[in-house]
Amino acid sequence: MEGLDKLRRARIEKLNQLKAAGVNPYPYRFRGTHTIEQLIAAEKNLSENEMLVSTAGRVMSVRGHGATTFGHIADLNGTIQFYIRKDIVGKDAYKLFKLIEVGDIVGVEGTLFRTKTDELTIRAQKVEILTKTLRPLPEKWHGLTDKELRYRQRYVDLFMNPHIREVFIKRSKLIESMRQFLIGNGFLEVETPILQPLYGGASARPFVTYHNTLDMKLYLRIADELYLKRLLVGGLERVFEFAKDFRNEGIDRAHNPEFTMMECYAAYMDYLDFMDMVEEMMRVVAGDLAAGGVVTYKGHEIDFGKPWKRIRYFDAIKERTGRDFRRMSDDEIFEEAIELGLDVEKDTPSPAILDELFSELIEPELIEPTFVYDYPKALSPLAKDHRSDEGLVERFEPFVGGFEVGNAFSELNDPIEQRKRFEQQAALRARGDEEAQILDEDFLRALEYGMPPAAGLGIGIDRLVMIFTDSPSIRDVLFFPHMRPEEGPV
RNA sequence: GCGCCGCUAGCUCAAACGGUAGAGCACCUGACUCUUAAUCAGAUGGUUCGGGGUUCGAUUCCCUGGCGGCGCACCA
Repeated sequence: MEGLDKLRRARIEKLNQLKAAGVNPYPYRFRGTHTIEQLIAAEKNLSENEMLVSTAGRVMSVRGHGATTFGHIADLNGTIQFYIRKDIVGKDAYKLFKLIEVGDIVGVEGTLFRTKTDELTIRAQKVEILTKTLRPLPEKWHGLTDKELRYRQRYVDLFMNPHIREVFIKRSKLIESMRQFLIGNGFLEVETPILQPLYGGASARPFVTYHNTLDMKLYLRIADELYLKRLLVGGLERVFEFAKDFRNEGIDRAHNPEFTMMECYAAYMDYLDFMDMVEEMMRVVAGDLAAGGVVTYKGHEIDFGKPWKRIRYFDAIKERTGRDFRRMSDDEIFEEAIELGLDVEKDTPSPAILDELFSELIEPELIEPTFVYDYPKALSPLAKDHRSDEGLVERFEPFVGGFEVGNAFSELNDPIEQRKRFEQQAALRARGDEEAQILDEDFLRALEYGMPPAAGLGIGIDRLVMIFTDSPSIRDVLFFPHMRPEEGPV
């Protein structure tokens, strides 16, 4: 840390020199006439020396030549060169300017001109320090590439690697686009509890916390499903929420302990209506984010303008394996799974075997937008029985780019059946399944007051952003992915 | 949680078989009034992730811990 300290001391020394000269290194505001992007666009209307312009940004490079200095400043959307001459700004100002260095945030005022290499440049008449920085920037040529540092110090990553900012801007736009679509379709944006006395709506292990005054355990939500459905009971016929959910599970390229899920529910609709809606929503969102609604992910062109492929769960398995698992006994399912090379135990319940088989063999191949529908009942305790096919539920999952990006069903609204499903989950839990869902008496009470027939949908926002930004890891689409604490001084 | 790989200056990276730890950029000093990875001359900068072991000697080999990446497992 000796080396870093030395670099910081040198910067603090310059800071003190600025102060000694009566300059506030952290002034309150700056009003530029243009952003850098606007300067570039406005250039054709400005002739040399004609108009005084000013703009602010971070100093990304400095090239001094005695009595002149060139450098670049960057703001959110652009980079522009500045040029400072001692004979223009004066001897004292030039000396003060020499205390400004790479990384500092400055305001530059001057006139636009083109250098002899034809680069648009601000010939500075005034340079004002707006923020003195105390740490050196990463090396200008390679920048910050170490993944650990990029994730831990995202603030540095963001200004050193402008293309990273694009990922997050796209993320924001995706959410905006989806929100507008939903609002345009009569959905009401709502907020429901993150701290829940009982967790539900998904099969996952929760984070547990504690309320001091109430002296009670609380859980961070794993889903907002059960609360949104309570709102349907309350007559809010179409609701949605962009929800941070929390699941106490492993971390990998596709999983972060906290993640964003958009859930929406619509009364009087069923899962088939929602398939159409998801198709339309993704067509609109993709149109807003990508030229022609076509996205390239891992080298695959994914066209959201085309109708999605639709295939029933057991048909998808049959298509891939040539075997009809629908008609097999539990023993046969186990034996076939072993034959297909799956790592399953003799006592693994057959729905879990199918689930495993599906995610191993089928899911990775679902690159083109695909709806898989009509799932086995055992995996879906909150979905309504299939209207005509015993043992199945009216559920579909959208797949894109080889992974599941959502989950939807015709919502189970029969309170007696729902209680039975919860009781089956309780039995699983008693046998040691920590992810089995918890019986929620208040939710059942709500259903007993009557929830209209409804469809519900959850969309994994992070994964969609990965697809739209061609990002290999969920960490690349989260500003601050979860990390173990670093040790020692930073 | 398990396996494999990595961790060297602020950043990006080197270091033959185990033999005084280096470069570029940044920083510091000096020169330089159209440069742009500015250039030129010089100087500074290290707990080689931590701890232990083997050895005359460890960045290097062994053990152990930390952090990260990738894969597996679990999930969305």
